[in-house]
Amino acid sequence: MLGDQAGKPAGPDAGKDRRAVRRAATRDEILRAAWSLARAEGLAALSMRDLAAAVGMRAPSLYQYFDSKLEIYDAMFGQGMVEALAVVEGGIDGRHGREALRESARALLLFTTNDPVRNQLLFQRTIPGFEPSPDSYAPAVALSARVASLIAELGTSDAAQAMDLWTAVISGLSNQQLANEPGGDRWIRLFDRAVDMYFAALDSPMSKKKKGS
Amino acid sequence: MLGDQAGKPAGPDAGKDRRAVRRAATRDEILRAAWSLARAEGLAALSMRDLAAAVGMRAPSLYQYFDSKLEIYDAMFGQGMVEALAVVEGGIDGRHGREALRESARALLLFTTNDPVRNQLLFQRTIPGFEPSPDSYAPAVALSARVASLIAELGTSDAAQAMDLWTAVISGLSNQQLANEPGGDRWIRLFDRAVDMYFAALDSPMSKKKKGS
DNA sequence: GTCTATACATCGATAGAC
DNA sequence: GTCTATCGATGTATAGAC
Repeated sequence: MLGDQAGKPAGPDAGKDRRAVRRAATRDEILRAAWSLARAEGLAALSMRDLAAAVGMRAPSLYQYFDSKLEIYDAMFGQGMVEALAVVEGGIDGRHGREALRESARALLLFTTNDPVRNQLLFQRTIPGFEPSPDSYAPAVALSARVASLIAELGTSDAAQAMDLWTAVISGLSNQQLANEPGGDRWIRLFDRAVDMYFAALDSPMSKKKKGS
Repeated sequence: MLGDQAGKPAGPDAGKDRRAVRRAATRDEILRAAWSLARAEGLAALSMRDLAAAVGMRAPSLYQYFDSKLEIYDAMFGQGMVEALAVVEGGIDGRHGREALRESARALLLFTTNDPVRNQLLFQRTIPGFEPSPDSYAPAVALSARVASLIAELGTSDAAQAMDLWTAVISGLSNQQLANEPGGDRWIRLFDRAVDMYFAALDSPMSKKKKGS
């Protein structure tokens, strides 16, 4: 089905390019099918044979595109994290200070709760042997750094602790939402309440900067 | 559930009792080995063959004591939840109001972060097909109800939301701790800060009861 | 180069002998 | 009650067809 293409009218590198493009397209098709299967059957239930069948191959052929099943998870992780980073940037969208923090978190929470399987892969450690590669983890680092920069803007006395507290609150909300009513929207009120709580804590004497910022 | 045994030396049921006792003891030995293996190799890496070897059996013999591997996870879950409930009660220990809430949560957090594998089984959903049985889940319900009763004592205007917020914060702290530095103790300061933040939010006008409580 | 057939080790689980 | 033997499924390695 996925035959190669011999028709290369031009230079000696034309075939190479075409081949690379085709390869990337097939990889993408595999990943798309992997997401679809994972959402339907569960992330851990993803099997190489089923995945291969979904793209019209047999299992061993997948190893032409990915070295192992874990590398498929890794590629999915990388894709998801790139999306998550974009979602956070979209939530910021020119805002500054506390509103930037609030809306970026709201966007991220909407993103994660919209797709439990994706959330499981990105933010829980549920696949037995899986650990993201440095390449795939890079957008996760960027995401964390972006949030940290928003926290730094606020001028709190202990930015590191403020960051820890923020991520704890947001991840706790995500847990809560996914455990109780995946897909529901009761969490939105809880979210605003939690963010208010957090900002109020920043204003408390214990964490205020010596001088007003 | 686990066979009863009264000390009656004579009658025709004496043999039955002895057998039940032996059976329960073997079950317990299997579970102890299961915890040990899970802590050493990972919860998902637990295999029936290895587990059987650890108690001097072959794999099929385990099915005399547990119907399936998932039932072993279920028994472990039940054990862990009973312990967790006891830990929370120990944290309360005659205290009342906010201090009872704070110390019970501190005890629970210490409990969970002390054993990542146990935390994974009890509070994350990481084993593919596993869902706790009603029997094993009962102590989890009791734990939740106990915390809810502590929240109710505080006299907040919206106890349900206060409960959601509390569990979100505590579970977020647990995430944070296990993701960043399992076994570390930096989280203790973060914990106290988070609890202060939560109590301050209860005192804010938005959530205060109409009259002082 | 791409894909397939085949094979292997390991998994949870079952059947039946002793 | 425990064993051996075995089943079907898994991830994956390799040899070879086209």
